Amino acid sequence: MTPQTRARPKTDPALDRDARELYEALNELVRLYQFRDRNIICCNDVSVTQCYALQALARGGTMNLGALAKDLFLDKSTASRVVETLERKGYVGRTAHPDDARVTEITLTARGRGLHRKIEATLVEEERRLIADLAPDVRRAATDLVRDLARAAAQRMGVGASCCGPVAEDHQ
Amino acid sequence: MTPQTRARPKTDPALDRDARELYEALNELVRLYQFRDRNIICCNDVSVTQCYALQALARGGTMNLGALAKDLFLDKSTASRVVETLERKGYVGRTAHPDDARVTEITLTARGRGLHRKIEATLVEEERRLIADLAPDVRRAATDLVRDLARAAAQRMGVGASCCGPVAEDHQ
DNA sequence: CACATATAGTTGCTAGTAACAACGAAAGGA
DNA sequence: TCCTTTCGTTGTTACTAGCAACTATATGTG
Repeated sequence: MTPQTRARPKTDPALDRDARELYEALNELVRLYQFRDRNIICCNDVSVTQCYALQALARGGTMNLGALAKDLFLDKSTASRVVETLERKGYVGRTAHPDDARVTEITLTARGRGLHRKIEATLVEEERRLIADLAPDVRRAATDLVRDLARAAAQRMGVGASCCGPVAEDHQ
Repeated sequence: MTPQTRARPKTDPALDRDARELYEALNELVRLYQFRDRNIICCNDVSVTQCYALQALARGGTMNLGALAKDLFLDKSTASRVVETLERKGYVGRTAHPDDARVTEITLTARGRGLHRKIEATLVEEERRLIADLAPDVRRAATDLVRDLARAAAQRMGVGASCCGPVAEDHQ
């Protein structure tokens, strides 16, 4: 609308190229980690989603189902069933909230805490092997960068609601 | 046991700390991207796994089921069903190999290619928005780093077979 | 207090993911 | 020809995931 005074125009070939390259690299990284995590985690009697739930509970302490579902980006029904499975396996406990009979407090059991610690130790050890050959300052920089990317992704996650807008049926 | 002559000892507090921090950052990044991808991809009539299959076929061209399964780190039975769904939806075609009647050649249809292009464009655009505020050299460095991490992960992926070794039942 | 509304969580349903095991069909070697 | 290997499918089990419907409890309003 107003005369273009911004230094960064809408079309920027270099940015487009960088975006594509970063996309490809991140896509591959995420894909590999998804598989690696599945392999490591699933040897321990829980699935990746179940492990995320353990992590959330280890991080946040006792929480109700809604909070857990939000933390995991899951529908409450899915979260409910994940908790159900974890309870059956003895890794979490469900207790009614004393003041509000609607809410269920979910807590890690000692067994659950132990399993979480064990899995996390394995994953950290894996990371340690990965970066053992890097110089300390490079390692530090890598961590900072990954953190920044995660933060940026988290910010953009808020916008755009839960799903895409108008689904155009125009592929072909 | 023997006198320590290695420059990098087994126990290295700084390395341990860096490993844990990188683990936490990567863990969060992967988790966020998993969810973001699910959101973006699933608006397009395919699941994340199905989209990975489209990507593999777009990258590798026509391939048989075994190759696709290996590429996706999936059991051939799972891969078979993923292809089955994609075929039903009209995104891939299955044809018998002319020389070897056992193998099925899997190919993207025009519709499948179009869908893949559309999804990829959305994801790249998302990445573009993410890095638009970064200085060009930082963007470049980020891409290089992510690539390195992915490469390192891919290397470590080979070792350790498909799953962990002896499953110790000793958590708490 | 009574009724309307909102919230928390569960359950029914459908579809897809994932692995293992068993299977059938085709190829290739002894 | 028979044996073995390879390729892909199918049966089975368990979990993931979301939507919609439902129950129970809480809270606000007349």
